[in-house]
Amino acid sequence: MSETTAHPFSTATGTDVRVRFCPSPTGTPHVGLIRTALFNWAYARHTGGKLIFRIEDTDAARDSEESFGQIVDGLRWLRLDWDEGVDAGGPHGPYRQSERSGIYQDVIAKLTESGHIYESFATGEEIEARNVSLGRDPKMGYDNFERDLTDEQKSVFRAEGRSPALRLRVPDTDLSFDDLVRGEITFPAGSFSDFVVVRPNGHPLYPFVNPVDDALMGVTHVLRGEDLLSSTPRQIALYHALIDVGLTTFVPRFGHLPYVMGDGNKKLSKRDPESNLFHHRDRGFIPEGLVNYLALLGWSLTHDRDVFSIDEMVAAFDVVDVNPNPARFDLKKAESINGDHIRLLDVGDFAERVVPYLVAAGIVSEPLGAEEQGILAAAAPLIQERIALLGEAPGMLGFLFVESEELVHEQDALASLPKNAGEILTASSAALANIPDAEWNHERVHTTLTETLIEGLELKPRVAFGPLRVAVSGRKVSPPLFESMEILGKSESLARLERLSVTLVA
RNA sequence: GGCCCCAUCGUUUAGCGGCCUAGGACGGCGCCCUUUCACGGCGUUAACACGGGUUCGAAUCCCGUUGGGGUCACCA
Repeated sequence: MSETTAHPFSTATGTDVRVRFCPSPTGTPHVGLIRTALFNWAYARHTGGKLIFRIEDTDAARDSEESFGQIVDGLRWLRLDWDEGVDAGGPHGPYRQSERSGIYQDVIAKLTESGHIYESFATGEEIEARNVSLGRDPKMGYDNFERDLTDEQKSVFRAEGRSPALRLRVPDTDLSFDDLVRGEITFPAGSFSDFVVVRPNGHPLYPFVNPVDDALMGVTHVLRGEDLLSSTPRQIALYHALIDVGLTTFVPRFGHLPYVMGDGNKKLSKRDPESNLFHHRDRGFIPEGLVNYLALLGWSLTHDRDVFSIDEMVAAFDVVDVNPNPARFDLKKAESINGDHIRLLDVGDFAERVVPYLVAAGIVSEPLGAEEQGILAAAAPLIQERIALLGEAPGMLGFLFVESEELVHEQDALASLPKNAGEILTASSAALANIPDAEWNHERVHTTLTETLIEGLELKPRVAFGPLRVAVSGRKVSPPLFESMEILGKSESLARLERLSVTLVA
Protein backbone atom coordinates (compact mmCIF):
# COMPACT_ATOMS: atom_id res chain seq x y z
CA MET A 1 0.00 0.00 0.00
CA SER A 2 1.61 3.19 -1.15
CA GLU A 3 1.13 6.50 0.59
CA THR A 4 1.46 8.44 -2.59
CA THR A 5 -2.29 8.80 -2.92
CA ALA A 6 -2.37 10.73 0.31
CA HIS A 7 0.31 13.13 -0.87
CA PRO A 8 -0.25 14.46 -4.33
CA PHE A 9 2.55 14.90 -6.81
CA SER A 10 2.81 18.18 -8.62
CA THR A 11 0.56 18.58 -11.62
CA ALA A 12 2.18 21.81 -12.71
CA THR A 13 2.53 22.44 -16.42
CA GLY A 14 3.38 25.40 -18.62
CA THR A 15 4.28 28.59 -16.82
CA ASP A 16 3.66 26.94 -13.43
CA VAL A 17 6.70 24.74 -13.91
CA ARG A 18 9.52 25.50 -11.49
CA VAL A 19 12.81 23.69 -11.91
CA ARG A 20 16.12 24.28 -10.25
CA PHE A 21 19.82 23.86 -10.73
CA CYS A 22 21.53 23.42 -7.39
CA PRO A 23 25.20 22.57 -7.66
CA SER A 24 27.48 22.22 -4.75
CA PRO A 25 30.56 24.35 -5.40
CA THR A 26 33.29 21.78 -5.17
CA GLY A 27 35.87 21.84 -7.91
CA THR A 28 35.66 22.75 -11.55
CA PRO A 29 32.33 22.45 -13.40
CA HIS A 30 31.87 18.94 -14.78
CA VAL A 31 30.23 18.45 -18.17
CA GLY A 32 27.67 16.14 -16.56
CA LEU A 33 26.74 18.88 -14.14
CA ILE A 34 26.42 21.33 -17.00
CA ARG A 35 24.29 18.86 -18.97
CA THR A 36 21.95 18.75 -15.98
CA ALA A 37 21.87 22.55 -15.92
CA LEU A 38 21.14 22.60 -19.63
CA PHE A 39 18.21 20.21 -19.39
CA ASN A 40 16.70 22.11 -16.49
CA TRP A 41 17.17 25.36 -18.33
CA ALA A 42 15.73 24.00 -21.57
CA TYR A 43 12.71 22.62 -19.76
CA ALA A 44 12.05 25.94 -18.05
CA ARG A 45 12.39 27.84 -21.31
CA HIS A 46 10.30 25.33 -23.20
CA THR A 47 7.43 25.43 -20.73
CA GLY A 48 7.69 29.11 -19.98
CA GLY A 49 8.32 28.23 -16.35
CA LYS A 50 11.05 29.35 -14.01
CA LEU A 51 14.60 28.19 -13.40
CA ILE A 52 15.95 28.66 -9.88
CA PHE A 53 19.69 28.73 -9.29
CA ARG A 54 20.58 27.67 -5.79
CA ILE A 55 23.97 26.93 -4.25
CA GLU A 56 24.27 23.93 -1.97
CA ASP A 57 27.25 24.97 0.07
CA THR A 58 26.57 23.04 3.22
CA ASP A 59 29.96 21.37 3.29
CA ALA A 60 32.37 24.07 4.39
CA ALA A 61 35.29 21.69 4.15
CA ARG A 62 34.88 21.11 0.42
CA ASP A 63 33.06 24.18 -0.88
CA SER A 64 34.96 27.08 -2.32
CA GLU A 65 34.15 30.53 -3.57
CA GLU A 66 36.41 29.89 -6.52
CA SER A 67 34.32 26.94 -7.57
CA PHE A 68 31.15 28.98 -7.19
CA GLY A 69 32.64 31.62 -9.47
CA GLN A 70 33.53 28.99 -12.04
CA ILE A 71 30.01 27.59 -12.12
CA VAL A 72 28.56 31.03 -12.72
CA ASP A 73 31.22 31.71 -15.33
CA GLY A 74 30.36 28.46 -17.09
CA LEU A 75 26.62 29.10 -17.12
CA ARG A 76 27.09 32.62 -18.43
CA TRP A 77 29.49 31.44 -21.09
CA LEU A 78 26.93 28.93 -22.32
CA ARG A 79 24.20 31.57 -22.03
CA LEU A 80 22.13 29.58 -19.60
CA ASP A 81 20.30 32.19 -17.58
CA TRP A 82 18.06 31.82 -14.55
CA ASP A 83 15.00 33.56 -13.21
CA GLU A 84 15.47 33.29 -9.48
CA GLY A 85 18.43 32.62 -7.32
CA VAL A 86 21.95 33.69 -6.68
CA ASP A 87 22.67 37.06 -8.31
CA ALA A 88 19.07 37.26 -9.53
CA GLY A 89 17.13 37.45 -6.28
CA GLY A 90 13.57 36.29 -5.86
CA PRO A 91 10.91 35.70 -3.24
CA HIS A 92 12.45 32.58 -1.72
CA GLY A 93 15.93 33.79 -0.88
CA PRO A 94 18.54 33.60 0.29
CA TYR A 95 19.65 31.15 -2.40
CA ARG A 96 22.85 29.99 -0.81
CA GLN A 97 22.27 27.29 1.72
CA SER A 98 25.05 28.59 3.91
CA GLU A 99 22.82 31.61 4.50
CA ARG A 100 19.69 29.64 5.31
CA SER A 101 20.57 28.14 8.69
CA GLY A 102 17.77 29.92 10.51
CA ILE A 103 15.23 28.55 8.06
CA TYR A 104 16.46 25.02 8.60
CA GLN A 105 16.33 25.40 12.37
CA ASP A 106 12.67 26.34 12.13
CA VAL A 107 11.89 23.35 9.95
CA ILE A 108 13.80 21.07 12.28
CA ALA A 109 11.84 22.42 15.24
CA LYS A 110 8.53 21.79 13.46
CA LEU A 111 9.47 18.26 12.49
CA THR A 112 10.77 17.46 15.95
CA GLU A 113 7.65 18.78 17.57
CA SER A 114 5.43 16.74 15.27
CA GLY A 115 7.46 13.60 15.89
CA HIS A 116 8.75 13.16 12.35
CA ILE A 117 12.34 13.32 13.46
CA TYR A 118 13.90 11.79 16.49
CA GLU A 119 17.18 11.59 18.33
CA SER A 120 19.64 8.89 17.37
CA PHE A 121 22.76 8.24 19.40
CA ALA A 122 24.25 5.29 17.54
CA THR A 123 27.44 5.85 15.56
CA GLY A 124 28.17 4.27 12.24
CA GLU A 125 30.47 1.70 13.79
CA GLU A 126 27.86 0.79 16.36
CA ILE A 127 25.25 0.30 13.69
CA GLU A 128 27.53 -1.97 11.74
CA ALA A 129 28.44 -3.89 14.88
CA ARG A 130 24.76 -4.25 15.66
CA ASN A 131 24.11 -5.76 12.24
CA VAL A 132 26.97 -8.17 12.68
CA SER A 133 25.83 -9.25 16.12
CA LEU A 134 22.32 -9.83 14.82
CA GLY A 135 23.73 -12.04 12.11
CA ARG A 136 22.89 -9.62 9.31
CA ASP A 137 24.88 -8.25 6.44
CA PRO A 138 27.04 -5.47 7.91
CA LYS A 139 25.96 -3.39 4.94
CA MET A 140 22.34 -3.72 5.96
CA GLY A 141 22.25 -0.17 7.24
CA TYR A 142 20.29 1.33 10.03
CA ASP A 143 17.32 -0.61 11.35
CA ASN A 144 15.42 2.22 13.02
CA PHE A 145 16.02 0.74 16.47
CA GLU A 146 16.13 4.07 18.28
CA ARG A 147 12.70 5.24 17.19
CA ASP A 148 11.21 4.81 20.62
CA LEU A 149 14.03 5.60 22.99
CA THR A 150 12.75 6.56 26.41
CA ASP A 151 13.81 9.74 28.14
CA GLU A 152 15.79 7.64 30.62
CA GLN A 153 17.73 5.94 27.85
CA LYS A 154 18.47 9.30 26.26
CA SER A 155 19.66 10.65 29.60
CA VAL A 156 22.04 7.77 29.95
CA PHE A 157 23.54 8.48 26.53
CA ARG A 158 23.87 12.16 27.35
CA ALA A 159 25.53 11.29 30.63
CA GLU A 160 28.06 9.33 28.60
CA GLY A 161 28.85 12.56 26.80
CA ARG A 162 27.04 11.67 23.61
CA SER A 163 24.97 14.09 21.57
CA PRO A 164 22.34 12.79 19.21
CA ALA A 165 21.97 13.11 15.47
CA LEU A 166 18.43 13.60 14.23
CA ARG A 167 16.78 11.04 11.98
CA LEU A 168 13.66 11.22 9.89
CA ARG A 169 11.09 8.54 10.58
CA VAL A 170 10.31 7.06 7.14
CA PRO A 171 7.02 5.30 6.41
CA ASP A 172 6.91 1.51 6.71
CA THR A 173 5.30 1.22 3.31
CA ASP A 174 6.36 0.91 -0.29
CA LEU A 175 7.10 4.24 -1.91
CA SER A 176 6.43 4.82 -5.58
CA PHE A 177 6.82 7.62 -8.00
CA ASP A 178 6.45 8.09 -11.71
CA ASP A 179 9.87 9.09 -12.96
CA LEU A 180 9.68 11.46 -15.92
CA VAL A 181 12.38 9.64 -17.83
CA ARG A 182 12.03 6.10 -16.47
CA GLY A 183 8.39 5.60 -15.64
CA GLU A 184 6.94 4.00 -12.53
CA ILE A 185 9.50 3.09 -9.88
CA THR A 186 8.69 1.42 -6.58
CA PHE A 187 10.95 0.97 -3.59
CA PRO A 188 9.69 -1.74 -1.27
CA ALA A 189 9.14 -0.99 2.38
CA GLY A 190 12.30 -1.73 4.27
CA SER A 191 14.63 -0.95 1.39
CA PHE A 192 15.14 2.55 2.77
CA SER A 193 15.57 3.40 6.42
CA ASP A 194 15.43 6.32 8.80
CA PHE A 195 18.23 8.63 7.76
CA VAL A 196 20.23 11.32 9.48
CA VAL A 197 19.00 14.79 8.68
CA VAL A 198 20.99 16.74 11.26
CA ARG A 199 24.40 16.00 12.68
CA PRO A 200 24.96 16.00 16.44
CA ASN A 201 26.55 19.43 16.05
CA GLY A 202 23.33 20.82 14.61
CA HIS A 203 24.57 20.87 11.03
CA PRO A 204 21.78 19.85 8.62
CA LEU A 205 22.73 17.45 5.84
CA TYR A 206 22.14 17.41 2.12
CA PRO A 207 19.31 14.80 2.14
CA PHE A 208 17.47 17.22 4.39
CA VAL A 209 18.25 20.69 3.06
CA ASN A 210 17.85 19.77 -0.57
CA PRO A 211 14.19 18.67 -0.36
CA VAL A 212 13.42 21.34 2.23
CA ASP A 213 14.61 24.07 -0.09
CA ASP A 214 12.86 22.52 -3.06
CA ALA A 215 9.65 22.48 -1.04
CA LEU A 216 10.04 26.02 0.26
CA MET A 217 10.93 27.31 -3.20
CA GLY A 218 7.95 25.62 -4.81
CA VAL A 219 9.96 23.40 -7.10
CA THR A 220 7.62 21.30 -9.22
CA HIS A 221 10.07 19.23 -11.28
CA VAL A 222 13.31 17.83 -9.97
CA LEU A 223 15.58 16.96 -12.90
CA ARG A 224 18.84 15.56 -11.60
CA GLY A 225 21.44 12.90 -12.07
CA GLU A 226 20.68 9.22 -11.95
CA ASP A 227 23.04 8.87 -8.99
CA LEU A 228 20.34 10.39 -6.81
CA LEU A 229 17.68 7.93 -7.88
CA SER A 230 18.07 5.66 -4.91
CA SER A 231 17.75 8.51 -2.44
CA THR A 232 14.40 9.49 -3.89
CA PRO A 233 12.21 7.42 -1.55
CA ARG A 234 13.85 9.07 1.44
CA GLN A 235 13.24 12.45 -0.11
CA ILE A 236 9.63 11.61 -0.74
CA ALA A 237 9.36 10.49 2.87
CA LEU A 238 10.68 13.88 3.93
CA TYR A 239 8.16 15.56 1.67
CA HIS A 240 5.38 13.66 3.35
CA ALA A 241 6.58 15.03 6.67
CA LEU A 242 6.82 18.55 5.27
CA ILE A 243 3.30 18.32 3.88
CA ASP A 244 2.12 17.01 7.21
CA VAL A 245 3.44 20.03 9.07
CA GLY A 246 2.07 22.38 6.44
CA LEU A 247 5.31 23.54 4.84
CA THR A 248 4.21 22.53 1.37
CA THR A 249 1.29 20.88 -0.35
CA PHE A 250 2.76 18.60 -2.98
CA VAL A 251 5.65 16.33 -3.90
CA PRO A 252 7.56 17.37 -7.03
CA ARG A 253 7.83 15.17 -10.10
CA PHE A 254 11.23 13.57 -10.48
CA GLY A 255 13.22 12.98 -13.62
CA HIS A 256 16.52 11.15 -13.32
CA LEU A 257 18.90 11.99 -16.14
CA PRO A 258 21.31 9.36 -17.42
CA TYR A 259 24.96 9.36 -16.51
CA VAL A 260 27.62 10.90 -18.66
CA MET A 261 30.18 8.16 -19.12
CA GLY A 262 33.85 8.31 -19.91
CA ASP A 263 35.93 5.59 -21.48
CA GLY A 264 35.10 2.09 -20.38
CA ASN A 265 32.02 1.61 -18.28
CA LYS A 266 32.63 4.27 -15.74
CA LYS A 267 31.17 7.66 -15.04
CA LEU A 268 33.24 10.43 -16.53
CA SER A 269 35.58 11.08 -13.64
CA LYS A 270 36.25 14.50 -12.22
CA ARG A 271 39.91 13.73 -12.70
CA ASP A 272 39.45 13.15 -16.40
CA PRO A 273 40.27 16.35 -18.29
CA GLU A 274 37.36 15.70 -20.63
CA SER A 275 35.02 16.22 -17.71
CA ASN A 276 36.21 19.77 -17.23
CA LEU A 277 34.01 22.34 -18.92
CA PHE A 278 36.83 24.85 -19.15
CA HIS A 279 39.14 22.36 -20.75
CA HIS A 280 36.76 22.32 -23.68
CA ARG A 281 36.45 26.09 -23.72
CA ASP A 282 40.23 26.45 -23.67
CA ARG A 283 40.55 24.09 -26.61
CA GLY A 284 38.15 26.19 -28.60
CA PHE A 285 34.67 24.85 -28.25
CA ILE A 286 32.13 27.56 -28.85
CA PRO A 287 28.99 27.72 -26.68
CA GLU A 288 26.70 26.84 -29.57
CA GLY A 289 28.67 23.72 -30.36
CA LEU A 290 29.16 22.47 -26.84
CA VAL A 291 25.54 23.07 -25.86
CA ASN A 292 24.44 21.20 -28.96
CA TYR A 293 26.65 18.25 -28.13
CA LEU A 294 25.69 18.20 -24.47
CA ALA A 295 22.03 18.17 -25.51
CA LEU A 296 22.76 15.02 -27.49
CA LEU A 297 23.83 13.28 -24.32
CA GLY A 298 20.47 11.69 -23.65
CA TRP A 299 18.27 13.63 -25.99
CA SER A 300 17.80 14.23 -29.68
CA LEU A 301 15.94 16.77 -31.72
CA THR A 302 14.84 14.58 -34.58
CA HIS A 303 15.68 11.44 -36.49
CA ASP A 304 17.80 12.84 -39.28
CA ARG A 305 19.74 15.80 -37.96
CA ASP A 306 21.88 16.46 -34.94
CA VAL A 307 23.22 19.91 -35.56
CA PHE A 308 20.74 22.42 -34.21
CA SER A 309 20.50 25.76 -32.47
CA ILE A 310 19.67 26.27 -28.84
CA ASP A 311 16.41 27.90 -29.89
CA GLU A 312 15.43 24.77 -31.74
CA MET A 313 16.24 22.78 -28.67
CA VAL A 314 14.11 24.98 -26.45
CA ALA A 315 11.20 24.73 -28.85
CA ALA A 316 11.33 20.94 -28.84
CA PHE A 317 12.72 19.90 -25.47
CA ASP A 318 10.62 17.83 -23.11
CA VAL A 319 12.18 15.87 -20.30
CA VAL A 320 9.90 12.91 -20.97
CA ASP A 321 11.78 12.42 -24.24
CA VAL A 322 15.10 12.01 -22.49
CA ASN A 323 16.65 8.61 -23.07
CA PRO A 324 17.36 6.69 -19.85
CA ASN A 325 20.55 5.04 -21.15
CA PRO A 326 23.90 6.27 -19.96
CA ALA A 327 25.62 8.32 -22.66
CA ARG A 328 29.31 8.27 -23.43
CA PHE A 329 31.11 11.56 -23.88
CA ASP A 330 32.55 11.23 -27.38
CA LEU A 331 35.10 13.94 -28.01
CA LYS A 332 35.34 13.24 -31.73
CA LYS A 333 31.65 13.70 -32.20
CA ALA A 334 31.66 16.77 -29.98
CA GLU A 335 34.40 18.33 -32.08
CA SER A 336 32.59 17.54 -35.29
CA ILE A 337 29.43 19.21 -34.02
CA ASN A 338 31.50 22.16 -32.88
CA GLY A 339 33.09 22.44 -36.32
CA ASP A 340 29.66 22.55 -37.89
CA HIS A 341 28.69 25.40 -35.59
CA ILE A 342 31.91 27.24 -36.37
CA ARG A 343 31.00 27.02 -40.03
CA LEU A 344 27.59 28.48 -39.23
CA LEU A 345 29.11 31.62 -37.70
CA ASP A 346 29.08 34.92 -39.53
CA VAL A 347 32.67 35.38 -40.66
CA GLY A 348 33.15 38.61 -38.70
CA ASP A 349 31.86 36.94 -35.57
CA PHE A 350 34.18 34.03 -36.20
CA ALA A 351 37.18 36.35 -36.54
CA GLU A 352 36.35 38.06 -33.25
CA ARG A 353 36.07 34.76 -31.44
CA VAL A 354 39.46 33.66 -32.71
CA VAL A 355 41.22 36.67 -31.18
CA PRO A 356 41.40 35.41 -27.57
CA TYR A 357 43.00 32.21 -28.80
CA LEU A 358 45.58 34.14 -30.79
CA VAL A 359 46.27 36.25 -27.73
CA ALA A 360 46.61 33.21 -25.50
CA ALA A 361 49.11 31.75 -27.94
CA GLY A 362 51.13 34.95 -27.84
CA ILE A 363 50.60 35.66 -31.53
CA VAL A 364 48.94 39.03 -31.10
CA SER A 365 48.06 41.23 -28.17
CA GLU A 366 44.98 43.26 -27.63
CA PRO A 367 43.98 45.63 -28.92
CA LEU A 368 44.93 44.48 -32.38
CA GLY A 369 46.59 47.00 -34.66
CA ALA A 370 45.01 47.98 -37.94
CA GLU A 371 47.35 45.79 -39.90
CA GLU A 372 46.63 42.79 -37.67
CA GLN A 373 42.92 43.39 -38.02
CA GLY A 374 43.37 43.41 -41.77
CA ILE A 375 45.29 40.15 -41.80
CA LEU A 376 42.74 38.51 -39.52
CA ALA A 377 39.82 39.66 -41.63
CA ALA A 378 41.47 38.33 -44.77
CA ALA A 379 42.54 35.04 -43.24
CA ALA A 380 39.48 34.21 -41.17
CA PRO A 381 37.37 32.90 -44.07
CA LEU A 382 40.31 30.74 -45.12
CA ILE A 383 40.31 28.77 -41.88
CA GLN A 384 36.68 28.94 -40.85
CA GLU A 385 35.96 26.14 -43.27
CA ARG A 386 38.72 23.88 -42.03
CA ILE A 387 38.85 23.89 -38.24
CA ALA A 388 36.67 22.22 -35.63
CA LEU A 389 38.09 24.04 -32.63
CA LEU A 390 39.00 27.71 -32.27
CA GLY A 391 42.17 26.52 -30.60
CA GLU A 392 43.41 25.34 -33.99
CA ALA A 393 43.47 28.90 -35.26
CA PRO A 394 46.81 29.99 -33.77
CA GLY A 395 48.61 27.13 -35.47
CA MET A 396 46.94 27.88 -38.75
CA LEU A 397 47.39 31.64 -38.68
CA GLY A 398 50.54 32.24 -36.70
CA PHE A 399 52.79 32.53 -39.73
CA LEU A 400 50.82 35.52 -41.00
CA PHE A 401 51.72 37.57 -37.96
CA VAL A 402 55.50 37.20 -37.97
CA GLU A 403 58.29 38.59 -40.12
CA SER A 404 60.08 36.37 -42.53
CA GLU A 405 63.17 36.02 -40.39
CA GLU A 406 61.15 35.01 -37.31
CA LEU A 407 59.28 32.25 -39.08
CA VAL A 408 59.96 28.84 -37.62
CA HIS A 409 60.21 25.98 -40.07
CA GLU A 410 58.77 22.97 -38.34
CA GLN A 411 60.85 19.85 -38.36
CA ASP A 412 58.34 17.58 -40.06
CA ALA A 413 57.77 20.24 -42.69
CA LEU A 414 61.47 20.43 -43.53
CA ALA A 415 61.60 16.65 -43.61
CA SER A 416 58.88 16.58 -46.23
CA LEU A 417 60.89 18.65 -48.71
CA PRO A 418 61.81 16.93 -51.99
CA LYS A 419 65.40 16.90 -53.23
CA ASN A 420 64.74 19.54 -55.85
CA ALA A 421 63.17 21.95 -53.37
CA GLY A 422 65.91 24.49 -53.99
CA GLU A 423 65.28 24.45 -57.69
CA ILE A 424 61.54 24.88 -57.16
CA LEU A 425 62.07 27.82 -54.83
CA THR A 426 64.51 29.52 -57.17
CA ALA A 427 62.30 29.15 -60.22
CA SER A 428 59.27 30.33 -58.25
CA SER A 429 61.05 33.38 -56.92
CA ALA A 430 62.18 34.40 -60.37
CA ALA A 431 58.71 34.04 -61.83
CA LEU A 432 56.90 35.72 -58.94
CA ALA A 433 59.33 38.65 -58.97
CA ASN A 434 57.96 39.57 -62.38
CA ILE A 435 54.45 40.14 -61.08
CA PRO A 436 53.93 43.87 -60.69
CA ASP A 437 53.12 44.88 -57.11
CA ALA A 438 49.72 46.16 -58.11
CA GLU A 439 48.76 42.83 -59.66
CA TRP A 440 49.82 40.66 -56.73
CA ASN A 441 46.82 38.57 -55.87
CA HIS A 442 46.12 34.88 -55.42
CA GLU A 443 44.84 34.27 -58.94
CA ARG A 444 47.91 35.82 -60.46
CA VAL A 445 50.20 33.94 -58.10
CA HIS A 446 48.40 30.73 -58.91
CA THR A 447 48.63 31.09 -62.68
CA THR A 448 52.23 32.21 -62.53
CA LEU A 449 53.30 29.28 -60.41
CA THR A 450 51.29 26.82 -62.46
CA GLU A 451 52.98 28.02 -65.64
CA THR A 452 56.40 27.91 -64.07
CA LEU A 453 56.29 24.71 -62.09
CA ILE A 454 53.58 22.48 -63.47
CA GLU A 455 53.91 23.35 -67.13
CA GLY A 456 57.52 24.59 -67.17
CA LEU A 457 59.24 22.09 -64.90
CA GLU A 458 56.57 19.45 -65.44
CA LEU A 459 56.15 18.83 -61.75
CA LYS A 460 53.19 17.34 -59.99
CA PRO A 461 51.24 20.01 -58.07
CA ARG A 462 51.85 18.19 -54.85
CA VAL A 463 55.59 18.18 -55.32
CA ALA A 464 55.69 21.67 -56.72
CA PHE A 465 53.72 23.48 -54.07
CA GLY A 466 54.95 21.64 -51.01
CA PRO A 467 58.24 23.53 -50.70
CA LEU A 468 56.44 26.82 -51.25
CA ARG A 469 54.04 26.01 -48.46
CA VAL A 470 56.88 25.21 -46.12
CA ALA A 471 58.69 28.39 -47.09
CA VAL A 472 55.65 30.56 -46.62
CA SER A 473 54.06 29.02 -43.52
CA GLY A 474 56.80 26.86 -42.02
CA ARG A 475 54.32 24.00 -41.91
CA LYS A 476 53.11 21.08 -43.95
CA VAL A 477 49.54 22.11 -43.34
CA SER A 478 48.40 25.67 -43.81
CA PRO A 479 45.56 27.76 -45.16
CA PRO A 480 45.42 27.82 -48.97
CA LEU A 481 48.85 28.71 -50.28
CA PHE A 482 48.08 31.34 -52.90
CA GLU A 483 45.65 33.19 -50.67
CA SER A 484 48.25 33.13 -47.93
CA MET A 485 50.80 34.67 -50.26
CA GLU A 486 48.33 37.33 -51.24
CA ILE A 487 47.83 38.26 -47.59
CA LEU A 488 51.58 38.31 -46.94
CA GLY A 489 52.23 40.51 -49.97
CA LYS A 490 54.87 40.24 -52.63
CA SER A 491 58.00 41.27 -50.81
CA GLU A 492 57.28 39.26 -47.71
CA SER A 493 56.44 36.19 -49.79
CA LEU A 494 59.62 36.48 -51.81
CA ALA A 495 61.63 37.01 -48.66
CA ARG A 496 60.31 33.75 -47.29
CA LEU A 497 61.15 31.80 -50.44
CA GLU A 498 64.61 33.29 -50.31
CA ARG A 499 65.04 32.45 -46.67
CA LEU A 500 64.16 28.78 -47.11
CA SER A 501 66.50 28.59 -50.11
CA VAL A 502 69.34 29.89 -48.01
CA THR A 503 68.50 27.47 -45.23
CA LEU A 504 68.61 24.56 -47.63
CA VAL A 505 71.97 25.48 -49.04
CA ALA A 506 73.42 25.87 -45.57
C1' G B 1 25.06 -9.20 -0.82
C1' G B 2 19.91 -6.14 -0.42
C1' C B 3 17.49 -2.48 -3.27
C1' C B 4 17.18 0.42 -7.77
C1' C B 5 18.26 1.70 -12.87
C1' C B 6 19.80 0.36 -17.87
C1' A B 7 20.11 -2.89 -22.55
C1' U B 8 19.21 -0.89 -31.08
C1' C B 9 25.55 -0.39 -35.54
C1' G B 10 32.46 0.64 -32.45
C1' U B 11 29.90 5.40 -30.21
C1' U B 12 25.42 8.26 -29.94
C1' U B 13 20.64 8.37 -31.31
C1' A B 14 15.56 7.38 -34.45
C1' G B 15 11.95 3.80 -33.45
C1' C B 16 6.61 4.50 -28.70
C1' G B 17 2.69 -3.20 -32.58
C1' G B 18 2.36 -3.41 -39.03
C1' C B 19 5.69 2.52 -42.74
C1' C B 20 11.93 -1.71 -40.27
C1' U B 21 14.87 -6.63 -45.56
C1' A B 22 15.85 -1.03 -38.69
C1' G B 23 16.87 5.53 -40.32
C1' G B 24 20.55 9.76 -39.07
C1' A B 25 25.19 11.41 -37.04
C1' C B 26 30.33 10.60 -35.34
C1' G B 27 34.16 7.04 -36.20
C1' G B 28 36.32 3.48 -39.86
C1' C B 29 36.99 2.21 -45.03
C1' G B 30 36.83 3.52 -50.40
C1' C B 31 36.11 7.07 -54.25
C1' C B 32 35.42 12.20 -56.10
C1' C B 33 36.84 17.37 -55.58
C1' U B 34 41.75 19.47 -54.69
C1' U B 35 48.11 23.45 -54.17
C1' U B 36 48.70 20.65 -48.48
C1' C B 37 45.34 19.73 -44.44
C1' A B 38 40.57 20.31 -44.06
C1' C B 39 35.65 21.41 -45.86
C1' G B 40 32.17 19.42 -49.24
C1' G B 41 30.05 15.28 -52.21
C1' C B 42 29.21 10.01 -53.17
C1' G B 43 29.39 5.08 -51.56
C1' U B 44 30.41 1.43 -47.87
C1' U B 45 31.03 -0.96 -43.11
C1' A B 46 28.07 -2.18 -38.75
C1' A B 47 23.02 -3.12 -34.24
C1' C B 48 17.53 -4.78 -32.17
C1' A B 49 22.04 -9.17 -25.58
C1' C B 50 19.53 -14.17 -24.88
C1' G B 51 15.13 -17.23 -23.81
C1' G B 52 10.08 -17.57 -23.14
C1' G B 53 5.35 -15.57 -23.70
C1' U B 54 1.01 -11.95 -25.52
C1' U B 55 -0.59 -10.93 -30.69
C1' C B 56 -2.78 -12.22 -37.24
C1' G B 57 1.87 -9.42 -36.55
C1' A B 58 7.19 -7.37 -31.73
C1' A B 59 13.12 -3.71 -31.92
C1' U B 60 8.53 -1.93 -29.90
C1' C B 61 4.10 -5.04 -24.60
C1' C B 62 4.89 -8.86 -20.33
C1' C B 63 8.09 -12.44 -17.63
C1' G B 64 12.73 -14.58 -16.89
C1' U B 65 18.11 -15.02 -17.84
C1' U B 66 22.59 -12.74 -18.77
C1' G B 67 25.47 -8.53 -18.84
C1' G B 68 26.51 -3.48 -17.30
C1' G B 69 25.84 0.56 -13.86
C1' G B 70 24.32 2.95 -9.38
C1' U B 71 23.24 3.01 -4.26
C1' C B 72 23.33 1.23 0.60
C1' A B 73 27.65 7.92 4.89
C1' C B 74 26.63 12.08 10.73
C1' C B 75 29.64 13.87 1.41
C1' A B 76 26.82 16.39 -1.81
